[in-house]
Amino acid sequence: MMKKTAVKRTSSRRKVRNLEQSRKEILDVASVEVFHHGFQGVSVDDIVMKTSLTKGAFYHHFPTKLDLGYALVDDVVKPAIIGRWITPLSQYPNPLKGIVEQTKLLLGGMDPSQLKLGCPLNNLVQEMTPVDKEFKKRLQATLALWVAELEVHLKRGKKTGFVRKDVNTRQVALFIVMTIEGMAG
Amino acid sequence: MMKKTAVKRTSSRRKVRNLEQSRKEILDVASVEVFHHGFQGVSVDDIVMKTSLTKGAFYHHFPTKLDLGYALVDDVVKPAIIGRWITPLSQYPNPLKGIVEQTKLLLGGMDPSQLKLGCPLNNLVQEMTPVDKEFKKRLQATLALWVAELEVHLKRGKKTGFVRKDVNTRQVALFIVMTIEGMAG
DNA sequence: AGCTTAACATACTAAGTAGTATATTGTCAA
DNA sequence: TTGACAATATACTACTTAGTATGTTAAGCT
Repeated sequence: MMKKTAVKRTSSRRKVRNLEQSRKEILDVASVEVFHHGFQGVSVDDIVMKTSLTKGAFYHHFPTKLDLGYALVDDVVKPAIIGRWITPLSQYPNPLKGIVEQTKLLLGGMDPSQLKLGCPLNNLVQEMTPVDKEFKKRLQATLALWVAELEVHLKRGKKTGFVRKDVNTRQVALFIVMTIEGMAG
Repeated sequence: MMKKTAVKRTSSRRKVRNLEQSRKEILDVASVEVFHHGFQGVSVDDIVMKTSLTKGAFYHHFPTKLDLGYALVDDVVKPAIIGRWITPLSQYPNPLKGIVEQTKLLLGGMDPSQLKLGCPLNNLVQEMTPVDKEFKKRLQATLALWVAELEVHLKRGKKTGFVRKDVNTRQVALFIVMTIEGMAG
């Protein structure tokens, strides 16, 4: 067998191929750069240069720069929002307390680098909405998902008595998201 | 002699020169474009093309594109904020009512084109803060001015009894601005 | 009038930019 | 083992970009 026939490892990097991993690497680098300089402030060359890959790989994964942007929304921002603002709420019997605690945790003492994960959504919304309709659609969908999931927890709070029955959960959820987004600035 | 051999006036526009007016024209066009596509999404060529002037004029007024950005903050955004969110408050004996009314007016029924004047500040903050320190300074100064001026009116409200004595005017002013910025998205 | 200078205009450049064409190489099925 | 194709690399192109160099003209001063 001799699977790899002693292929000189030297110092040059070994070139293992892995579709998903490469895609993830691109997305990771891109998210950092974009959340740092904005979508239009970052070039494809910038991104690939900070990657272990090249332009060929990039365009193998994303047909266009805009498609990278879409992927950033769907595969990075959206999961980050859910993971940071929604999922943790399940651990609190009282969703209101959960929201407050989570807000303190994510916007409070943390260093600004961590803080930057609540408002990238807003950043992208503001920057890209006029530029591209598809972008707008996906960003608003993400925002809507956030509000909807928040509402789920608020309704749960109604059942368990932590939230008054007469509050409009939709309005409140919207207000909370709005305020969080406002605070991030 | 024979300077230009019948230099035809034709329909071509007469070239009156006016420093301030030219500067204003550039700023006006630039503000529309920038608030539409973002600062990095707009090129100097884009701007001058929508102007009756040319690149030479542009660089006569602004040594660099960033300087145009600074001027946008100082000479367009800042006056707009003051004019729309602060000055009108003087007409209300009760500043709280003034704030509510003004918010309704500016964020309520209006068409989105008018609405776009409250959040450009936020847009620019989000987009430019990581890009350029000077930009950040000026934008935050504008934001601080907004908060400070709001606080003035809140303090006035304390004296006239419309605002409870025990509220922290600074905190409240900050919260109001924050919320307004959040709503604009 | 004529000179000077500020207020522009025109033409250009060097450095980026997204995207393409094509070559190379790992990996896996047969 | 060997094709075959997917995954990646390299080199290039057409175009845009901020900025510059330099030419031209309106307007005030004398």
